[in-house]
Amino acid sequence: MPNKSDDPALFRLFNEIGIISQLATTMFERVMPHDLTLAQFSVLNHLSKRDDQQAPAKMANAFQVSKGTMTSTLGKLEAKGFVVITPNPKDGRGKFVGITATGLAARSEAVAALGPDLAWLSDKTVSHDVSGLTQQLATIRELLDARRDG
Amino acid sequence: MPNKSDDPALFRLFNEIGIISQLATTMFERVMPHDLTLAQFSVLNHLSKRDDQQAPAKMANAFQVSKGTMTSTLGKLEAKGFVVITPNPKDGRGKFVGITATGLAARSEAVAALGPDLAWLSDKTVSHDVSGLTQQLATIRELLDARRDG
DNA sequence: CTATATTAGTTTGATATAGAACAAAAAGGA
DNA sequence: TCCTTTTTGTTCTATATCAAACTAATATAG
Repeated sequence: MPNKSDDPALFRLFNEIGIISQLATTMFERVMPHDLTLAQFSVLNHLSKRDDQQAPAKMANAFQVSKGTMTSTLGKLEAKGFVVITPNPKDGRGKFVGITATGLAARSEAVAALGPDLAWLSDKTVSHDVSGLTQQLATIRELLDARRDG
Repeated sequence: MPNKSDDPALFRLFNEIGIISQLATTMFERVMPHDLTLAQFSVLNHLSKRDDQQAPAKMANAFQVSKGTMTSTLGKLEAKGFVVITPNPKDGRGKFVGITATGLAARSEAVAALGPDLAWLSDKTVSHDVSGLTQQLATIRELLDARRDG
């Protein structure tokens, strides 16, 4: 006899989130140019929105991946010529990552390639409050993030 | 000059979903007994809620993983004695997966182990409409699922 | 100042997963 | 009936990721 604590609503929430994450990754990577993975595209997209260069550690934290994973992702992007990695002159440990013109172009191509999927989704979710949904999820993400650190 | 299609709200939505998926998986697996992965627990949890036995292909579809992945996950659970896999007598291709008493117990242990994390989250998200949120996500998941097949 | 602790990034080893190729069985059409 | 297509499950290969060990540089405490 399942009681109230069995299979709580939060299970279902995380289950949906996991499945959507999987489906979205597959959908995105299917159309990505330059063999970009979602992780690589996310980094490019992130960099394209900022003027200042970013430290790898900061980005690893922003995307919630390990430092090793970020090293790997940045290495792939550097090999493709989409980012440039330079030492931090003020801190011998640190580095800075900057996006190149080629990287910006690749990011634009990727956004264009995603266009049809996003347009389709946008059409289907027109009745949804996507911003509100995102905001709620962001709050939950911050909670999980804080608990992980604490 | 970013236009309307640049960095749409849907990017941010999927970004949040991906990060939460990652954080939740880590949080869950940190406390899981019997070295259960989230995938393994999800399968156990799924089976614990049904009386009828499930076909691997059906479960792969339900969880949106490849058939190969489901073969692997079920193999791990079978090795731990948490499920039993039998041939489908009516269809030489098919199999059936059933949960064992040990599997049910392990699933209960896992739920108990998740208790503190879930209680904490439940407390923090009391102001959120978790069911509503889940429902919205389920709708989006169904859309993605349908597009993938179609 | 010196010793210890923390932080940034890399490397290594393990693993979960996808995707494709495969074999076996069933279904469907002629 | 026979041939083609579809479905089920497994195997194999590649890869993205994590966790932990490691190095180097910086910060902090005494």
